[in-house]
This record gives sequence, C-alpha cells and structure tokens, in this order.
Amino acid sequence: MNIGTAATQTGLPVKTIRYYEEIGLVTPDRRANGYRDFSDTCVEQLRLLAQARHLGFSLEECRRLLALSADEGRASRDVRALAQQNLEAVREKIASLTALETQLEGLIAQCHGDDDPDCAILDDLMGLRGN
Amino acid sequence: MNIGTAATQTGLPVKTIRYYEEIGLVTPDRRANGYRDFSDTCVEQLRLLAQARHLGFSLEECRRLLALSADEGRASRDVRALAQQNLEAVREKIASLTALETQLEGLIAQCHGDDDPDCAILDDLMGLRGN
DNA sequence: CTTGACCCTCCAGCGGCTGGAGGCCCTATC
DNA sequence: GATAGGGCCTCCAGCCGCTGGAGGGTCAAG
Repeated sequence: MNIGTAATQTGLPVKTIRYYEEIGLVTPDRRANGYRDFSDTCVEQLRLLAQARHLGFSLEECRRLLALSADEGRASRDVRALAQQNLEAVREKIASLTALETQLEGLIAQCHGDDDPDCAILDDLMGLRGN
Repeated sequence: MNIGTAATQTGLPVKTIRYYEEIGLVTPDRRANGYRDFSDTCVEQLRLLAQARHLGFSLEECRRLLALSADEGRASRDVRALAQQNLEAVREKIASLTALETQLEGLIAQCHGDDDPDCAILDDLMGLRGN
C-alpha cells in the first residue's frame, strides 16, 4: 500500500507518516521504485499512533505502547501504568490551566474596558498591585 | 543594570532575556564593553513579560501588551479584549483536556492491569472496539 | 597575577510536525 | 509516443519559546 492510501486509512498526514518512519516508529518496506510499501501490520501501528496521539500520549510514550502492542508476552499492567501516567499529566495540565483561568477572570473583572487608558490588567502585569 | 541583575529582579532566566531582545521585545542599551544595560523601564517591561507569559499569553500577545502599556493614549478596552481572547483560548484547552481525561479514565477502567497480555487499552488504540 | 563569576556571540537542539523546492514515477489521454 | 496531472521521493528550513554548550572577553577580589 502506498503512503497516500495509508494516510487516508489512518487519518494521518503523509508528512507525519514519513516523520514517524524517520524517527523509527514504523518501518514500512520499500518497493523497487523507492516508494514506501505499507503492510496491514504497519497500518495498524499507524492507527495506534494516531489514536494514542489523539489521547495526548507523547511520541516516546507511543513508542512504548507500540513495543507493548508487539510483545505477545506483555502484562496489561504495564499498558495501564502508561495510560495512568498520561492521565495524571493531563490532570496536572487541567489544574494549572484552571488556576490560570481564575486569575484571568479576576483581572478581566477589574478592568473597565472603556476608552480610558487606566487599566487594572496592565497595572497588575507591571506589578503595581500586590504581587 | 547588568543582565544578571535584571534576571534576578524579574525572575526570568538570562538566556530568555537575551532571546526577548533578539526578537525585539526589549531593547536594552549597550555599554562600551558590549554589556547590556537595563534601564528601570526596560526591567518593568521584562516584568510585564514574565507576568504575562505566566498567565499564558503568547509572545505575540505580549508584544501587543507591551505596545499598549507604552501607549499613553490606549483604551483599556483593547487590553481587556486581549485578556478575554487569551481566557477563551485557555478555556478551550481546558475543555479538550477534560474530554481527554474522561476518555482516558474510561479506558483505564476497562483494563485489568494484571499479568495478562490481554488489554482493553491496546484493543481500543488499535481500533478493535468501536472507535 | 590569577581565580572565578559574570558577560558576550553563535550554533544546535528540544517536540511534533509542516511547508516548499526540485525532481522521479505512473497512469491516462490524445 | 508525447504530454499532463497526480503521487511519490529527498532534503532543507521554519514554527514556538526557549535552553544548552562552545569558545571567548571582562571585571572585581584576594
């Protein structure tokens, strides 16, 4: 299967697939004319990559997921641990973004938002109010 | 004031300050020996940068904030609009991360997490369950 | 006069792609 | 058999926001 077909089947851009090969996540065969030839297995790996990236796994985590998926003797515990780790990272990001949201809301509430140059947001950013 | 002092006063790393100069966010003077010389105004701008970055503004947004802070004839409306825009971006990020959190929780709940190689997470990632 | 902390510039790399240049290959049509 | 259009190839550069390191100059203290 050509890279274009693999792309439509997985939803990944062609460029991204080539990049994944470059960093050793997938290793498609090559035809005589130099074209990549994607086996069904390879496309499955790409699908795993697409899905896992979608779920916020880093490419290094994806690499481990791929290794686990290829290892018939794996323990599901290990996969779960990876997912748990990712979940915790996601939760941390949510927490810090939520803190940020609150701060921004506070600032915005204090700013008149009119023609006047006097602005509580700028005052805060320049440290004129207690920080 | 030397860059090191500016760094401790603003909490920004020296490298970052040099980078901010490189992209034209600040323009410290230069001494005869080539050392950067930071005025109080310049340090204030760095503080604004530090604080705004901390609040999730992009460097381009920071550039606009700096322009507004330097413009005595500004309208606070414009500052507020920038902050509002940033707030909305933050909220969008939170929303997508929360969706992700839910999905991950669901997957993790389905995985036994034992010695068995059979794993609902991998099954899902490879599209074996209705994705 | 030497040590060590500071400062300088320039180049390279992180993650995860993305765009573009410049060129080969393949199929279809005339 | 020529040509047009698409798809494929490689390689290089750039996005954001820094960060690290090499290789050097400068300055104050002992």
